Amino acid sequence: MQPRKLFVTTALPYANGAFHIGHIMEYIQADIWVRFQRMQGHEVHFVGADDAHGAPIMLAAQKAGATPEGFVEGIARGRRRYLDGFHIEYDNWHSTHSPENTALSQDIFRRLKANNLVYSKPVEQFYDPVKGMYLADRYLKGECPSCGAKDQYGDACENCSSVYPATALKNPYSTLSGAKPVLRTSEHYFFRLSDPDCVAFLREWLQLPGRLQPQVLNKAWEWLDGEGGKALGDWDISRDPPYFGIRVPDIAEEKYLYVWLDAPIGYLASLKNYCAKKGIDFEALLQDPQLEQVHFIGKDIIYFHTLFWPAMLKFAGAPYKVPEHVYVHGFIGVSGEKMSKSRGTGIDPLRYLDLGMNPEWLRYYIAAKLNAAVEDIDFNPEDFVARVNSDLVGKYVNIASRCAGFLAKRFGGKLAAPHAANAIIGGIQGEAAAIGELYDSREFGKALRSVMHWADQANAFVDQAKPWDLAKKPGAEAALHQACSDAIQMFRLLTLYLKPVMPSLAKQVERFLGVPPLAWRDAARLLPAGHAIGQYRHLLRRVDDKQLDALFNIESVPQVTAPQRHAEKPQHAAQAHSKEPAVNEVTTISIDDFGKLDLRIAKVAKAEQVEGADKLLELTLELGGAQRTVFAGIKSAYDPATLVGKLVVVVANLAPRRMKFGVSEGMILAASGEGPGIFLVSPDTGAQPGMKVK
RNA sequence: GGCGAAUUAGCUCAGCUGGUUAGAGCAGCGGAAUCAUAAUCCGUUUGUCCGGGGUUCGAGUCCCUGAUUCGCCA
Repeated sequence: MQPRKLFVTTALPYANGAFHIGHIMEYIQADIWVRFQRMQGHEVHFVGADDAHGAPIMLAAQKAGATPEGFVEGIARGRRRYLDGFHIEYDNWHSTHSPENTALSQDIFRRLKANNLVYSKPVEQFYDPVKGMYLADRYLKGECPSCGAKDQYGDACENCSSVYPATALKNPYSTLSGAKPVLRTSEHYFFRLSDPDCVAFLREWLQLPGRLQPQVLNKAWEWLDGEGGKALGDWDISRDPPYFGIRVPDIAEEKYLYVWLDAPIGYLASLKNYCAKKGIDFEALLQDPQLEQVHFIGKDIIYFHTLFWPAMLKFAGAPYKVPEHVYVHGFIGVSGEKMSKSRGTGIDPLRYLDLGMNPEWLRYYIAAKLNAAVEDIDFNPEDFVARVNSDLVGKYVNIASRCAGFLAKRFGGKLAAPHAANAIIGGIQGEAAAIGELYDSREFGKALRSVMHWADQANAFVDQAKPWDLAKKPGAEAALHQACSDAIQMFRLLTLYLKPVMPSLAKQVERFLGVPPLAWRDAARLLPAGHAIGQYRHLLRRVDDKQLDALFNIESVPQVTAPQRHAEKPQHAAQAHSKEPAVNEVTTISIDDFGKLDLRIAKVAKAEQVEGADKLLELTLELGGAQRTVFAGIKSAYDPATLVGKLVVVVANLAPRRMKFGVSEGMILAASGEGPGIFLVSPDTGAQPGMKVK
């Protein structure tokens, strides 16, 4: 096979917050792919970096009382723990706030300008006179020009979903200072994305078979082919001070490159920084016709990576090259909910590690759910436990565990010659190409299903051979030796196939088997007669339900600000609106919306203190035949003893929620206000448990 | 509002260009085994393939329509 030369990146995380599970998922996906390619003997340069520039970081730093430089350095220091913790093996981790990135970004800007793809024109924007800066849409709020709803952002109304320019907002105010913004005009630089050459190039670039996933291609095509108002517009690539970024070169005036221009260039900056450390010629590497440039990204940034980025690279010219592939993945949710740090859902990766949970459980689980399509995946706690315990411990590790003892005790750990006609060994070996193909095409779920199918076969083989019977039967020594040795051969092969996903476990197995690091071609070979294996030690623990409960006990998770990408549009959905609307501001819902609520009368059958909880009581509710366990945060206001026998109103169709102390199967209605006190809602006399409230 | 995607067993998901009685893993149920971290093996149940129309000899798969969910755009 022709060895490939790969330059692989993951999307640069915005340096205004810690990693969340979505980042980790992407890194795991890319890391598995990279490890697989390396096992194939290919040359891979795998880099990442922090995306350090932009107004949000400047403001976050101000808020933290730090300089932007100091702020992003602090964030960068925190990265290592996550990457090491989840065995994500970058060759280099760098920052867009670096000399390399400054040089590369300015160079690319100059080249685009020289190619007549950059021009400037005046832009009128809101300016915050108190804060002394221009305001992006996300920092502006006001009344919707069409429906009059208050506190709407500068681009679209969440109430009537109409869209408008920020300048159309009525009574606008700055969310930074509260001041009334004023209109000001300044000169901005634009990238001429609408240039016919540019569009023609993108058409050609996009349609190369295999470059992009079909879903991504369709999306990009839609943007590219838009007509009239949807036509591809030019791209505003400069910002006025104050801004944390890279200076627009060759002009006296202080202007900065828009963060989205220098962010992807950070891929190259990290590579360049890595090349310098390794003594590799950066430009020669980039210009090597064999080099494939591959970007792993999330679906939220397709636009930038399939339009701006290739166009920038193309028209900047050599040594820059256009990407061979942009591989897009979906989002990860938890128990069917979208991830939102601001609401406290989701999984905190650091907490996962701190609880002593095995990072390879997560790697395996995520890999088992990933495919090559742009689909969201869901972290389902029960599913997680079932998959890890059953697949990894029950099936895979068990193979070694049930045979190693016999080999050690009876044969000094030495293997018999592999049985040439063993159909299962041959079968597993025969999968090398197919499983390799699945890894290469990012169909990790399918690859692992195949591995587990063969783990099933291996267990069935052991079951048929019955080493425990052979061990008791005089004269069956050879058969016992053969069976256990063959099972170990199977185990070795399965380990090889799992190695991209579970590198640390594979390393332990390599030590146990006494073999050098497994590479893909080793699937063609077997351990020879007389090969000595080491002492077997437990390779993998089962998932402990208690850890999982603790992982989802969000009460004690410190609130972390939601890291955001500095996308063109603010991600409203992810932002918490902490203020409760006053009664007269509540937006209306339809009778159908109300009908979705299944409110029921319930009788408190049991009420107990929850050990270790400072707010919760555990209630056992009776709903006309059925019983429910509900954890209610009413400890401060009610003595459990007085609750028993009381009638309450319960939301009966609320999705069950896993808490530290158990699963809560609903919630009971209670009123509370600004002051202290919680007041349960209770029905008038005569109501019976199970009755519907409507 | 326009465009697009999704909706398959209790759970997580396969089902390619329409073709035998719709599959896998997990869970469940019944048995067996006891080498192994209660792990394993054998057998087995489960489905208005989102609803409603249509095309076809034949549709989970194509068309129309509705619902729900999710994107993108305006």
